[in-house]
Amino acid sequence: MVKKAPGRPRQGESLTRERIIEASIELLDSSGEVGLTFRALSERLSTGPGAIYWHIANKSDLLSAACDAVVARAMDETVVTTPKETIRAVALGLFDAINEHPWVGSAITSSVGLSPIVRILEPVGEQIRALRVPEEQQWAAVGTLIAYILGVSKQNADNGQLARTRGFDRSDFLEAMSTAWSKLDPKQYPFAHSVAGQFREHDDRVDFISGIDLILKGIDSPRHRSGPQHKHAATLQR
Amino acid sequence: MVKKAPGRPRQGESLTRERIIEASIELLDSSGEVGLTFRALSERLSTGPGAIYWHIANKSDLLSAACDAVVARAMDETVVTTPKETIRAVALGLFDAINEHPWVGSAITSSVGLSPIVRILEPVGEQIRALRVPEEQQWAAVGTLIAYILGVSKQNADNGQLARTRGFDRSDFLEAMSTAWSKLDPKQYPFAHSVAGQFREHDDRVDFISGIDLILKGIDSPRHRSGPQHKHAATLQR
DNA sequence: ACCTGAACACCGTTCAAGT
DNA sequence: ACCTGAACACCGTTCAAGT
Repeated sequence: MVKKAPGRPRQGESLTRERIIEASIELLDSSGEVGLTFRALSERLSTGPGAIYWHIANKSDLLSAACDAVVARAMDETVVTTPKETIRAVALGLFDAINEHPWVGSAITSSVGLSPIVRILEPVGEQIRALRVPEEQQWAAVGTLIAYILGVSKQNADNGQLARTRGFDRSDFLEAMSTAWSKLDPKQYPFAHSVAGQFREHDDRVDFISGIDLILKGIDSPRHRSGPQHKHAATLQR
Repeated sequence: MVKKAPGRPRQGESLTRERIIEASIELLDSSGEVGLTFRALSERLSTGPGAIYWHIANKSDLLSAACDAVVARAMDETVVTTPKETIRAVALGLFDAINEHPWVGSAITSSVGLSPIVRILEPVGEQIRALRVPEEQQWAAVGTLIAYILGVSKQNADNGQLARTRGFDRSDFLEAMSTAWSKLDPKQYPFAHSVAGQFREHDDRVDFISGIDLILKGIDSPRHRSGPQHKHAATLQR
């Protein structure tokens, strides 16, 4: 009798790493980080909690894998055009992906493999090269961009999460925050008081892209290109 | 008999909100977010887990309060000089505080009260006014700065955490990451491969301040001051 | 008013036992 | 090789009972 190759029993019915990750993403999207439990997951996959451990090392491995899958998808979808437009597209793609899957924000840093970071590094770096940024300044440029993109996207997603937790949508949240600020004592909090109106009207996504443009402008500017300037040595010392 | 005013029994021996928060900060610093449990906390305070609930609503309240205390301290310590130097000082103060207390990074956004955000908003906003940024652009400037400061500081602290978790220090971490990148296939990951060397040498704190300077430069620049430009309408649509 | 600590309803993870 | 599900050592939170 010929022994069948192991694995692959009955076409996709079986428990695979991919199926587990897919189910985890659904669970994370619908009920957040607290919603991802091995019990809920195994119920959704009609199996026992122990079965999952055959395919996945532990919860943090699971979270990393789910995060990597989302980032990979977002990067695959970005359209490559001119260097600056492409960087904007990568940035917005991540911003939207993290906004849609807020749990990705916290998972992305602790992702064990280097995969999610490299997935972002590569397309951004390629465009920075295309912009003819001198070799020795390439990391500074890419590092600032990635830190900004991930940092601000996370911030934004957290705010959305916070709003949803309290049961209202983003504009209600802005409204509430803004009126809270305008009610602060103008003597003690003059700025918060005066900026409340602008805060109510602002759009995080537009602000995000303005920041990207600001950084891109800085990368282009001749003064920046002339190399590091060590201007603020005093400020920098701990 | 004169009834004593309630509270204050035996000089600071009693369980107070402050003592609980102080102990929480110590616990968070020494063993991270997972280290803060009501059991560990009550043991440290030689009381029962239930006692804490008399002073604190729940765990998220506790985390917010601890976070607010750290932010307040950092802001109190910043020295006010010229507008731009002051903004740099605020930024670095937060960067260092979050680096030293990495759990603050994740707690700061979900902080229920508006207190931690307003604590940062106010000094930054004051300096933006001092820089004579037109009223209608003040939020954009302050919003970008705060998003950058918190976002990048969190990123940085997460990286430090990650390194510590794996049992080595920051420079070992850079070393390991850098050699991992340089071992990647240059055909598939040309940029990661080529930038590995610069990554090894970079200093997050210096990069952080460069980013702040970049943004401050952008805020100053006349083109930015001339108002929003809606250049990338196509990119922005979802 | 404040504190105690057992009890409840959960977790992630392990592991002998099955197929 | 892969899956089962009970068991273990934890959690946050509650609440009757004490002082």
